Amino acid sequence: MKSLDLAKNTVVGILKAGQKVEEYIGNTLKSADISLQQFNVLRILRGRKGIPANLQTVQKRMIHKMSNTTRLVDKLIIKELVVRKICKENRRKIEITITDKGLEVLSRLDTKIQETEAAILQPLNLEEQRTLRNLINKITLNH
Amino acid sequence: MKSLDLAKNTVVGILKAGQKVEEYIGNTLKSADISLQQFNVLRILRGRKGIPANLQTVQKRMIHKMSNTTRLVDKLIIKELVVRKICKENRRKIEITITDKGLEVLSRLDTKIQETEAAILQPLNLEEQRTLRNLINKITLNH
DNA sequence: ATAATACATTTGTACAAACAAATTTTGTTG
DNA sequence: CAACAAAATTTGTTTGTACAAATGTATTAT
Repeated sequence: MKSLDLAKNTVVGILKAGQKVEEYIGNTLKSADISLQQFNVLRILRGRKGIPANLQTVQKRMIHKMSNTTRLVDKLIIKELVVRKICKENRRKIEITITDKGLEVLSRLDTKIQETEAAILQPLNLEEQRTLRNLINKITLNH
Repeated sequence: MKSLDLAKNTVVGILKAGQKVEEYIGNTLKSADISLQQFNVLRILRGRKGIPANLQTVQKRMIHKMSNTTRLVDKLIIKELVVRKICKENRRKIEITITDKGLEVLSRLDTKIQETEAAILQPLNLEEQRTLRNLINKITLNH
């Protein structure tokens, strides 16, 4: 009976921790008026260093897999943080690139986000953070 | 620079793990046609063993703190899984109690949920699960 | 008692997510 | 090459969430 509680408590703990992270990071992002998902898309695009990404690529790397990446990108376009072009080789595909303005927004957020991450993990020392990251990664391996 | 990546990877890992849990448990709950949040409210109410809970109490213990617990409870009432009464001592308060039908739905789900939890944590042995739970709890202490 | 304040919940509204069906372009097969 | 199937994205619709304002009830001070 104890081991069942362990699993339940662990899973509920993961949910709560996830909520805490969403809340903290979400609050930090409010100053830039972007959502957590939009922020993650921007970071994915920045990581590509100029190489455009199509919607599928973005969708696969997104934390929250949702079906309407289109509309999420729409929001970013309205804010002029990304641009969307039709791929010449395959006109079904869409190429998305982060703009200079998008890069600026990200770099302005970087420090704040680091501080938020530090605040979230503040109860853990580096050794514990490494352990946590490793255990979490085992769970999310094939996700 | 390495320690910054550690924090970032850990935080992103927590988000991904949270998403995975929501996805897995959410799928399991589809058979009962209830959402994860509704499920958690039902479990909170079951834990009170007949003693009614008012909205505030429920809200405080909810994993996803949202403002409209009212409408969430509405859904559960429509499904006849809980009942709502006005508190006699303080008519501002609402007393919510899980029904027999609600308890049945929960008990029918218990095994499935345990299996889902086991599936999520399957990459970890018991010792690792304990470590993970403890580290996660440190983060979510004052949440 | 009366007005003012705080408390507990509800409602309105605008915004975002989930899921399925539709659209557009490409690839394949007889 | 016509017809059909698959790929990539978009759109429609329904449902869920967030935030603020409103409602109804209790408490306090004057």
